[in-house]
Amino acid sequence: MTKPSLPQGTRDFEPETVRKRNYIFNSIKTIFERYGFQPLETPAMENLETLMGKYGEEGDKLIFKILNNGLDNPEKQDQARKDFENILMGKNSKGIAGKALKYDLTIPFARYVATNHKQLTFPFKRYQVQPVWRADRPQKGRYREFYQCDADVVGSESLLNEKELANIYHDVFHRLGIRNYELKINHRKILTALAELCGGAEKMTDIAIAIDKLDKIGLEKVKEELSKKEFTRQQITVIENYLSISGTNAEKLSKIKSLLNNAGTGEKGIKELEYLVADARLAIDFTLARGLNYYTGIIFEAKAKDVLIGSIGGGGRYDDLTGLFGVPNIPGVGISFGVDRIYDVMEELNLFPASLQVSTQVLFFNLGEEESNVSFSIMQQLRHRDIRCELYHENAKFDKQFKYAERKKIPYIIIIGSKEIEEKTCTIKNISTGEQKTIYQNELISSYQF
RNA sequence: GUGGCUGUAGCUCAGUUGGUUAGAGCAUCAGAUUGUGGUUCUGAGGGUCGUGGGUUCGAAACCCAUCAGCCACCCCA
Repeated sequence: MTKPSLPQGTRDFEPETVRKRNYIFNSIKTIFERYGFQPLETPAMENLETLMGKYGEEGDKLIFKILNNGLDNPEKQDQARKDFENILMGKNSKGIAGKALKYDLTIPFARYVATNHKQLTFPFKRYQVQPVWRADRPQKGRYREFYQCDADVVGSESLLNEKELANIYHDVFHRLGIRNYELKINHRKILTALAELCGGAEKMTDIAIAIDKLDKIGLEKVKEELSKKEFTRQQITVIENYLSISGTNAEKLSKIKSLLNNAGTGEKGIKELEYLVADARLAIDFTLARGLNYYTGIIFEAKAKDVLIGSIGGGGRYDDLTGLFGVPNIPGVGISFGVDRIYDVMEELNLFPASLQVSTQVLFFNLGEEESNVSFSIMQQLRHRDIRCELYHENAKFDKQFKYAERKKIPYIIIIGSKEIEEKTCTIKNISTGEQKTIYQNELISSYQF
């Protein structure tokens, strides 16, 4: 019998970790609700064609496909063989796998909006906190199953939405105690305008991918990459000038204006940035690009500053997301929090409150059958007062019972032995200070505060 | 999908050019100690050396395959 193992890139979460993760989830959800977002959940799986082609060529490869049932049916063997041939040729075949695990929350949301848009009240603001799956090779901070926390507003072009989403970032990080972070902002239209200056709008993806790596590989390597993509020396110089723009938000804006020569495409982007950076906590970063190619307007990225970790959140505006599903003209903007990375940041900076790990507040010692019967009925009354209690499961040595309390970080123990039963009292001990006192059982039951 | 490193007790790790019965610390359990824990002392249990095959008189060590983890690339959260 070999030991069972977990599928690659998946994890079990021990109780302590679940509490910490829930603390993050609940904080984020609370803020989302505060801004009027409503919860939505979609199934773990979608029809394969709903997902295929939405994440680019690379993305398609990373979609987890689900094998159809009944492929071994002898009557359908010929068809199954043909379908499988298709797969070997690199084509999709619904006959073998018609469903897939969801890859992110945005496309299923778009599918939901496209199918329900007639019933929805716009602007529709929803948040969604669910696991997603990617058939990627696991690595530091990258898993095959992980949670995304998204909030999107669809059916509104107002920049007020961007302003609100930026404030959601601030509120969430504030609530979690993450003080030293940077909320970076850029605009896809500015990148488009840059691409137009350098060989055409269709070059935008190449430029975006290359400059996104700037802080990772440095300017020289970015230039190398660009020349591999057949940008001319002149074009690379323009991009270099673009990347070297520095200073305050206002300085950056004035420099970008002269660089882009007031070209029409970038103008809207600059205006929108100007509107948003009235909030000085936002930092314009023209090197911010973000991979997902459905973004068309403002893009965001949040980074923790005193921890060596990538982004802890990102998002942006997209025109016409549901157009992919035959419902045009529903624009939207959304943001996402990277829970696993936020977890790592908080762990490293020691930001989780210690109180998270107090589950049971009181442990009743077990001193024998008669004693434990008394303890049990008192314990039930405390439980009904919403105090979390346990009675040790058997009559064991004090040593053992103490150690159980310590390990479970239970702050108080209560001893009720024959002496206490006779006197109708109980002994309460604070495990960390060692203080103890004896009070009447009545008082404990009716009003004692731990 | 491509490349590199690693895998020994519950955990962290030793283990000599391949050589008797594979070790330590922490943890666990028992006792000193069944009405007061954290300290100390004594003792015990715990291993198919990731898995499968191969080389060898002999493999934890060498070779191949496989699985898993870590790291980098591609891409991304």
